[in-house]
Amino acid sequence: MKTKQETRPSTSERILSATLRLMSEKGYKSVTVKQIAAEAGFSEMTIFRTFGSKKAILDRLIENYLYTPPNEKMIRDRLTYDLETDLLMLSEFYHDTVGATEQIYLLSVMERSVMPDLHVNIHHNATKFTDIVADYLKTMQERGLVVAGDPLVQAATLMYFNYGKFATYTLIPRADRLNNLRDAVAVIARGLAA
Amino acid sequence: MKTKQETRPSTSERILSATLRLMSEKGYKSVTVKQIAAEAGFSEMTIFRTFGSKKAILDRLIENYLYTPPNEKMIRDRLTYDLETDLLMLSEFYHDTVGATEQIYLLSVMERSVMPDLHVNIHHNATKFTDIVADYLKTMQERGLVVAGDPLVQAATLMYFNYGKFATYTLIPRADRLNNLRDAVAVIARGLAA
DNA sequence: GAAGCCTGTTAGTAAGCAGTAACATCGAAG
DNA sequence: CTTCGATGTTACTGCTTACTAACAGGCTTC
Repeated sequence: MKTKQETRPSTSERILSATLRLMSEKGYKSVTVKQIAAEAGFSEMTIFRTFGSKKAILDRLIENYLYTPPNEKMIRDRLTYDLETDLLMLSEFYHDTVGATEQIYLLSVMERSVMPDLHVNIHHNATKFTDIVADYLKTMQERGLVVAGDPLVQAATLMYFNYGKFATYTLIPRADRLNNLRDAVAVIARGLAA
Repeated sequence: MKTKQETRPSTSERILSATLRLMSEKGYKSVTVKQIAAEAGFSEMTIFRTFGSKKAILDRLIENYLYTPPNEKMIRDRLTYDLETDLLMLSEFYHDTVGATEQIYLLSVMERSVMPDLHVNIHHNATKFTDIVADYLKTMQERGLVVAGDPLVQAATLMYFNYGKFATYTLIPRADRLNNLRDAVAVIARGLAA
């Protein structure tokens, strides 16, 4: 009996992931096509045959990222309207989804002057996430479960914390990732509880 | 009567600041010596005569930064042992001092694979700052003014928030800087108060 | 006004890198 | 077995860029 077919990544997929790996570390200019070829396990010529130019690889990477929209509905469905539970769920969701794009994030930071679109897009996603949290907190205020105050500022307090944590473990690989997330979120939840 | 002499920045200072400005935006490799010369208002030759090589400019920049130690004592002296007041003071101090090194921070992020020392050093300073906050919170716990819990996790909650805010306004120039800092810190202080 | 220092100009070298052309090889599918 | 597509090899072009050499001008200081 055959085991399930392992779909080996295609040539272009291997080139793309190799490029992302390298460029998220060193940036666009510092990575040579020769290095990409070595990392992907192909010759230089195959790279040019597949993508035409170095720039085209980067463009494809960004394109792939941009066409992966976030799913807001899934977040709202999971709300329990218990403050601490929800804030933890929201934080975990943030790290799960945003955390899957660490390399793209690094790339967007390093190349932000060359490709501001990507960087702005990522920031925009974060803003949207904060808005969702603010909506939630506004509802909780109306239910008398959260203290008065600008819900956007309250949401930003949580999200700046999460972003700070994300940026830290993304930039410092050996840094704690989600250790103590529950305890930290509990502090913020306590500060927001009515 | 002479007005106070305006000490014009020296040649090397002008080159250094121009280099930092450019490299914090585009990174080391993407900045050419020609661009540095234009930004500093000199010819290319003057750059090489002053520093010898492009790399030497970068080395000097880092050296200058590394020999500017932070002052812990100044922080401790300002403590009032009113939780919210102190957490706000600590946060403002963080933004004032770390904020003065935004460009170096950006450079350290972009060139972290080439010069890990700088990046590690900056992270180390942040860790030290967090330790100071943790010390403070431990004292406050002993005085019965802060809830039980690992002081390091409590301190990290505040500092991740501050770092997230710092990284945001550093990477997104138009983002709010210290707007609403007081309100956000108040949330965290409330979450930590006994 | 002479000496010396700082800076500019011009011309050039050497190296690294993106990208191309032409031909060879190998494996799979018919 | 043959054909074809994907990949490798080699050799090359052209551009950019770090860096140097040699010489000239100008400003300060004595």
